[in-house]
Amino acid sequence: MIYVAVGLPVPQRQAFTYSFPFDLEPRPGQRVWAPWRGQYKTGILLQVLAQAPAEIEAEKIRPLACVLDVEPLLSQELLDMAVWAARYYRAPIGELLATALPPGAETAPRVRLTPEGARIEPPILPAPDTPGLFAASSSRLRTRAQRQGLSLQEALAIWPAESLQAWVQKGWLEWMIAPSLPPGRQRLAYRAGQTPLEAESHTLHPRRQQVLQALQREPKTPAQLRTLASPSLLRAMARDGQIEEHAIEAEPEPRTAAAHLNWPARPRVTQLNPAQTAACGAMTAAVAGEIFLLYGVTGSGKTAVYLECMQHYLERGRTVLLLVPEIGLTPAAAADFEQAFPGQIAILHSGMSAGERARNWHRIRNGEIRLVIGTRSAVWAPLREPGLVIVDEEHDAAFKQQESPRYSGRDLAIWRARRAGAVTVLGSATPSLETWEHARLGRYRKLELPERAQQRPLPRIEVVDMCEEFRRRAVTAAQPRQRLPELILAEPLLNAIRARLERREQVLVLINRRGFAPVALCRQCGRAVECRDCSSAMTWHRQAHCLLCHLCGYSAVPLRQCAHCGSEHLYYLGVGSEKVEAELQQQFPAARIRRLDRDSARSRRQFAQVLRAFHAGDLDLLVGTQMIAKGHDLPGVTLVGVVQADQGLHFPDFRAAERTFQLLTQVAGRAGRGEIAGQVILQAQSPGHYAMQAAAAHQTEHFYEREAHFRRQLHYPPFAALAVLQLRHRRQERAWKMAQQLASALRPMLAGRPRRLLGPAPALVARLKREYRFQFLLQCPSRPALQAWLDEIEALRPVRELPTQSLVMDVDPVSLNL
DNA sequence: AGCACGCCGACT
DNA sequence: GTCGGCGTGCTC
Repeated sequence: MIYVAVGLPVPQRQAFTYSFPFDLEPRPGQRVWAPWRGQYKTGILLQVLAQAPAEIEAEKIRPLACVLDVEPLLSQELLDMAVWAARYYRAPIGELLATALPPGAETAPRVRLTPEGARIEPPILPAPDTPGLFAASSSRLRTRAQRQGLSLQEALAIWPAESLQAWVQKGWLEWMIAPSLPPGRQRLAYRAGQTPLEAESHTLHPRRQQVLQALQREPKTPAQLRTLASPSLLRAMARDGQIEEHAIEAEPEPRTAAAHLNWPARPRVTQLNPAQTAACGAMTAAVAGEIFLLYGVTGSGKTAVYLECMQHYLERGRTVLLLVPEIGLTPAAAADFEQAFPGQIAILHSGMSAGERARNWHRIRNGEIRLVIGTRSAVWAPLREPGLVIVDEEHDAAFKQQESPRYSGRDLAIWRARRAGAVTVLGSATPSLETWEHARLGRYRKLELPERAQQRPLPRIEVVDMCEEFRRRAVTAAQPRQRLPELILAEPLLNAIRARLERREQVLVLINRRGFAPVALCRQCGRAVECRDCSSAMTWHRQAHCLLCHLCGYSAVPLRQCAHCGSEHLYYLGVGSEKVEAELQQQFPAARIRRLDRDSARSRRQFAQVLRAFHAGDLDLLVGTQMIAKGHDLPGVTLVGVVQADQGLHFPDFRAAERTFQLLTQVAGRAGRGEIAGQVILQAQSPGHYAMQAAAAHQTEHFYEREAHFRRQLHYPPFAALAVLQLRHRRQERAWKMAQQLASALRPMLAGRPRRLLGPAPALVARLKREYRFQFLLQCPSRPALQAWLDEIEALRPVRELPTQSLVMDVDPVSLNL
């Protein structure tokens, strides 16, 4: 007997074993129909096993009901990546497979009797009076089997699984799931029958002959045939085998991203400067498996290098994958790629319908499309053996999925490229410290673009000390004790904005916090208005007239009185994007100002609309959160201001400085991309912090040296591998108890090994969505060492020691505050 | 995810 | 004395 390991769509880490009772060769990547607790599920055949695993009792193992694909749906490459990722990230294999599969691949299939199958003698369908068949449906069984098809369950009640399997192979039966086409996106159409006998066609009714004539070239829908034949005639002809039902796609051409976002392409830059040419030369002459860090300052023209390099690989018949953090945020770049490779490119983004995604998936798989651009899930695109894999803005935290399955799109891209013998390019102006360290050690080859395109200078950056500004105002205030108005925008920034607006130049103001005021504080009892379900302060959104929890989305009506002490002295404190917008509008009443954050730009389309208006010069000033900082090419912007530039530094996370440095450098990079030199003003309470100083002086390498020093001392990446284990429960004492139990199991594992364990401690957000969270931090000197430890932990058998249901594992966490 | 098994409050 | 709440654990 042959056994197979099957990945099933359940939130479980392991695969399941089934026997394979068919006279077929099992092929990994095929979909299978597996019995599951009295029902069935669609699974993916992962591996053929020589024998059943010893730890599973033989009587538990059941035979598969069916194999649903002749050709495997997933390639061995993607299967291996899913299996690897499931182990590495301790994620459910089914969830990873679901990411790799086209939408609709998991829905229950139906089987249809093909015209050929209907002609077989003796009939493969049992006579209607066969005992055991449901009497009501049996009379129309044949018609149903030919038209809507039978559910797999129904088919299995009629035929043994083996015959079903064999008949599908013979073409007498067919699965109705075209894996690329979820139902509802298909249109019924007819095509000419497979064997319209010449002799027979003469004796046909003239009307039927006309229909056949019309279908000679291509299938047509009943609507298209309406003038020729009624639907009932078409059904009769299908019954007689003269024509066949044939599903066609409802929307044949997926919309392009540019059409989706209504964004025009820029003229393509074909003249590369020497640094760009050198980078491109190295990348096109690379050895299989080589990894590059394309380290190019903001505005240095990385996109032009990508385009050139992509073209090279496409022309050599290879396929290309480009991962970006968020497509919606850079519609201009998406439009550029589409213009450069019209019709050869699939842009995968979350705003796409299931049908569009499924069609794209299939076009990629069958080789029609050889260039894919997408966010982290695009790393699963069914490209054949990519030759070039690019991860743009590789430092971006968006590449790590923050929910199960918690994989890193960037790291899987590197894995996949290595496996396929492809060249990897990691591009960034502010690489992650990990990538920087790999480059320093020579594991990645660093290619530099040290200058902006067209010799444009990097902007001048100045840091305004807000404490100094406060003191100055306090001294000049008429009465020293008088309560000063909130200091949001200081003189240097206000003056600079005024000057730029007068010269009709454009200004960008970053405030990385949405809402009007982030805290509602009671002056009498000192308590903040907290979310009902989380331990987090609620943000006042003035425009939406509500208090909003930014962690779970819970909203409440703003209070007049404190819920705890009844005092009427509720103060709304702190600065958010709405308040900065209001302040700017008050200071510059004539300016055309718009705000861009998750609240003002609800949809991709709205976002693109505002950005486009700004791009076109219909706006003077754009204020917004980090979504305005990333990657945009806005030639009109000469001034960038940042309110509370050091806000992220107070975050208790080992990446706080790195993040702040990256954000500031990125947003500064928006200034001075046109003909006029750029200027950047950072407002900060701690202007002396090295992240601030380094960003201001464009001293990237200095920052990395400094940061690396701390990381090494504190055993943080890239000098260690981390995992966070979090225990969650609705009842605080349950969560704490489980954490204690796990702690007592974890501590003995430290003995004599270079392992470190922090915790259990409450998570930064101790309660989220009604669940209390306690966490551990695991530190190991290397990734393999960490994996070995995680293996030991997962091997803890008595369930009390490892409460799998309440335990969340985050391997290579991007932040310690899950 | 679903679904069964198991200990504590309102009913015949 | 039972019926049923969801809290917990398992599924090849």
